[in-house]
Amino acid sequence: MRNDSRLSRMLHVLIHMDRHEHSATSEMISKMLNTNPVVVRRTMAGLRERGYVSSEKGHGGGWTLARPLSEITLLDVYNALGEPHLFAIGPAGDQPQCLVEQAVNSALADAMQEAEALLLRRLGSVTLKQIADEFEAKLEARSAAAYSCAS
Amino acid sequence: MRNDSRLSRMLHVLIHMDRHEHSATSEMISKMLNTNPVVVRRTMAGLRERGYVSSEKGHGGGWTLARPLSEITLLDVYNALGEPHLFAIGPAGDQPQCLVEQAVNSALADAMQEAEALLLRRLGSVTLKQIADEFEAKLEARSAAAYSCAS
DNA sequence: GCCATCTGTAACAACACAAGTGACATGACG
DNA sequence: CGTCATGTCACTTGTGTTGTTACAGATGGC
Repeated sequence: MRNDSRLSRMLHVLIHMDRHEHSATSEMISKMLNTNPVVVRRTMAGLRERGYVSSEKGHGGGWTLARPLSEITLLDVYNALGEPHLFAIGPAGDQPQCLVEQAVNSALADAMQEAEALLLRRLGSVTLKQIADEFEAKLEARSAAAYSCAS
Repeated sequence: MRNDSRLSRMLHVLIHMDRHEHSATSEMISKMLNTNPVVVRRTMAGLRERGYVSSEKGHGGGWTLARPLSEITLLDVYNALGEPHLFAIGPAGDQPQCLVEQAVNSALADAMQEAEALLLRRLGSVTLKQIADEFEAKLEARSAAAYSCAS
């Protein structure tokens, strides 16, 4: 579990959902992601709350896209996940009153904030549709019956 | 232990070492960082291997700066620590053959690489001396404020 | 030589957090 | 009502930093 892969996984799922146009159960999605249905429901809860997907219980239920991919950016998904920590490094809070530590953390925070801003700006500028289109291009390039995951 | 604070801690220590000009034992440093001497030795081992600090055993031993702060950048310290993972998020490797996952991860990796490059460039452009100078400025500003308050 | 001091490491527990898993209540069809 | 699916809780697992204890090795003073 080296990295938090929720963002990547959700992007993956959303694009697949768009391709199927049918509702997908947590179980189908979990096989798509090679994981567990509970993990899927847990992770997608945030997307539901933001209105990017909707879920229905009972017979024939499951998950459906509630918006076109062109209206969802990577940043939207990231935010829907609760804005998880981007960085693995961070400031030390061992001696909050030490001016040296403050100066160090300030310099570090500056650099990290710049990088974070760049990353979030980048995520906000890419829609899921763009990635889906890129995928289509790849698919044709391979000119294959190459599989798209579990489908 | 939310974040990896080794970089921040090492910057903190190095600046203090420069101000003291004497060798500091792991115990002194550990109190500086509000931690344990073993943690200090473990973390500073990388800095020693790169020649930024040197350590001496036995009586009167301890750690000393082996280079002026002006010749050490934040990036140097980061590298000396073994280039720990910068990001907490990352791609999912659940279905390496899935073209959708590949497209998603590629888009994500692009954005992250840009942010990483920016951050490392930023770290490489700042020397420890600059932070130390900033600290000195803060120190003076504070004592000035203290005087004005007292008056 | 002997002893106090300090580094260098190994070994292991603590802790945080994503991820995996089982159990079960709830709601929606047919 | 029975089945299928979500919603959620509680618990375990895996991984990496951090904290801690224990001990071997080197150094300098007596």
